[in-house]
Amino acid sequence: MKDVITIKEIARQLHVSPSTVSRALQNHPRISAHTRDAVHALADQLKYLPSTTARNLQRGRTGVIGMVLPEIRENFFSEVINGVEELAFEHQVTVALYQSHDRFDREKQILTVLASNRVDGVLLSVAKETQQTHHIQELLDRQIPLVLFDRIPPHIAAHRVECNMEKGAYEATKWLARRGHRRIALLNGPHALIASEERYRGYITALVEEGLPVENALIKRSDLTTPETVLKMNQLLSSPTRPDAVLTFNDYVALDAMQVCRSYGLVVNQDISFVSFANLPLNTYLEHPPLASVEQHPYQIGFMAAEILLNVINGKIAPTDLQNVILEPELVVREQSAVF
Amino acid sequence: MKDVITIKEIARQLHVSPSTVSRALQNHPRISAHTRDAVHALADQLKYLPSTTARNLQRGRTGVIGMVLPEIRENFFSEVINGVEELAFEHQVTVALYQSHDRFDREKQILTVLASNRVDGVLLSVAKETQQTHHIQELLDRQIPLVLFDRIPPHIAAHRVECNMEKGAYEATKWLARRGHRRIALLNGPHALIASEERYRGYITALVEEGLPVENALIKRSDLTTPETVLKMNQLLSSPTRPDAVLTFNDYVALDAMQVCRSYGLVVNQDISFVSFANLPLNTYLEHPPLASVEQHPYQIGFMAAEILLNVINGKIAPTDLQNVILEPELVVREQSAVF
DNA sequence: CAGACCTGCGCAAACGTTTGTGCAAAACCG
DNA sequence: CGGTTTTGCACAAACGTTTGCGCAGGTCTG
Repeated sequence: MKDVITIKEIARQLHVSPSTVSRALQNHPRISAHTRDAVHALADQLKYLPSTTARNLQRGRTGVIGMVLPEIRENFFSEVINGVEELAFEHQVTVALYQSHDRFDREKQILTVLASNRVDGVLLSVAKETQQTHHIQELLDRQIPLVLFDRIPPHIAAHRVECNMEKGAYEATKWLARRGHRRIALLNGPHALIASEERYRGYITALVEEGLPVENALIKRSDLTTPETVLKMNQLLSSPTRPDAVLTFNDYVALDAMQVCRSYGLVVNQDISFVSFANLPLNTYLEHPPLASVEQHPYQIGFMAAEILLNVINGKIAPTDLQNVILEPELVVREQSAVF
Repeated sequence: MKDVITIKEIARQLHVSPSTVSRALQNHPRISAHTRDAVHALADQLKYLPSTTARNLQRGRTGVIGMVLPEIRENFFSEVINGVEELAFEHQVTVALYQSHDRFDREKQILTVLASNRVDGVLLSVAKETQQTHHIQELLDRQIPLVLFDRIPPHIAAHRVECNMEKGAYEATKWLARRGHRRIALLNGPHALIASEERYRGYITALVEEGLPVENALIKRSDLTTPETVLKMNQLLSSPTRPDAVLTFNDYVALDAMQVCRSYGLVVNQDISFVSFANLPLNTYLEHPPLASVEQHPYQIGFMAAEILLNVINGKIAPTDLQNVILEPELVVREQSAVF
């Protein structure tokens, strides 16, 4: 029933050895034109396709790279995958997809599966929960090439691709200040995320440069859930010294915060301006999107991470020659209004 | 350098044969407790992980299923993947991800790669461009289990998982009519998509049932690009008999169309109501989201498609016993206003 | 015309597993 | 205690490739 045709079958029908067929298919010079053509003809006729599995087993490779990230449905990560898939397909490499759902145990389990699968390399963006990195070190101990991106844990000797969020926060804050805003709040993410610290530093630097005071009352942290964001935004608005602009950790936070503003009767981007870090593709559809967004180039991140990984796999980069790509974010200022 | 430890290595160190090690690891009854424990102990110590590649080669499987879809970044498809990945991970099966980018040639190429990779099965949602299905038939000829989902081409003898969009359109239209709308427009997708025809049928049926006239002037088709949508919406609004409600092909169309309404000074969902098919997770963040959305349960679609595929692979469903799951959509009516 | 070289192909090992078969030695049975 | 059963393991083949090596027969060279 299930008769996948193999090199052996072609060899049998042509009364030659499997090795001859293999070489003929690779146009090996030591195979006569006559045999070569016969093999190719029969292979075409039988619709022979080589088994990449067998080939890779022989080569000591799998032709698979593991892609581990928190949530596919987050647009940022979809775009990263997009970049990875593009390059991987070009290089005939399979992308095996895994989600940690931001859970540590799942992430750990995934890395074990990947090691067992003998993947040629791994692209990893760690879960929010991940504090300890023993499981990642174990992957490295197995000599599996690893590129970390976006959410990068400290103290791991792996290649990295990230976006300079400090600079993003700096430029966003500066832009707000230059537009005349004086009371710029920061609605940041949790301490545990390095990304929060980066934003914080950029924000502070910009304030200082612009000669604005740093007020702790204007700096809030949310765990990125809606209730927390609402709570913190309420605190900001109920203060006597209400902010006239807010820099938020990401678009979801911005949107939640904007809802709160509306409940105070404030007109977004008029009474209070918003600038955010881009996660969502459809800010263009909002009636009052953030005035500006820090674009993090997720596609580029994926593309470059894949590029480094493939180069390591192909021996073009020594595994010990650790790469650290830091992409520059871009402050995208929205049009005043969509034109139709 | 690269010394992945294998069964052979354990065998060598323990002075037993590889087959004994293999059986010991599987707790085969014919292996003595003493040997078994020794093998397990050494395997743990050396952090041995079995090579799934070798195991699968032996079994005539790959443990990989191919997932082919138009665009990962479309939220609908991300959610589908989400459902697939969940079940696949549970079953120790790798999900290999490929995007056609809605291009026929790419889709064709992907299917060839998948056949060459000897994947255990394929999940496919075809590209917009795909008119001819020869490449899909070829996959079936190779006895590779196939489950089609969402965008399903006709005349292919494969398993199917889809959402009953006719019913969705029917209920959406009915809901609008019951709310008192009398001039309900349909801003549909292109002819080529079966999904467009389904929506059309449901829309018509509902109109007839509600005793409303079918007016061709109220039925428009867009190729789903913004300019087309804007054009067609303009046509609807510039007509003397302007619609008081619009059923749109999807959320993107709805959002584009709403922008046009605003340029006419109309207040969305007050002067003109919108109901759409859900693609986007964040309608909750819009100030004027569609009043209702037809939820297509993408996660469920992915989950069920994967379930069927895995059952076919595991022989629990005969390949010829073609499954056709039709999920019921759900009309989700939004709260009047978000409460904070 | 003998030695060297080239041409064209087959043999067999290897990649890391699993598994059917074989074969001793030990344990059991009457 | 002889025969049967059980126990414990090794051997080897297989999955589908690739590739080093060997070996004929032919062709060239001096």
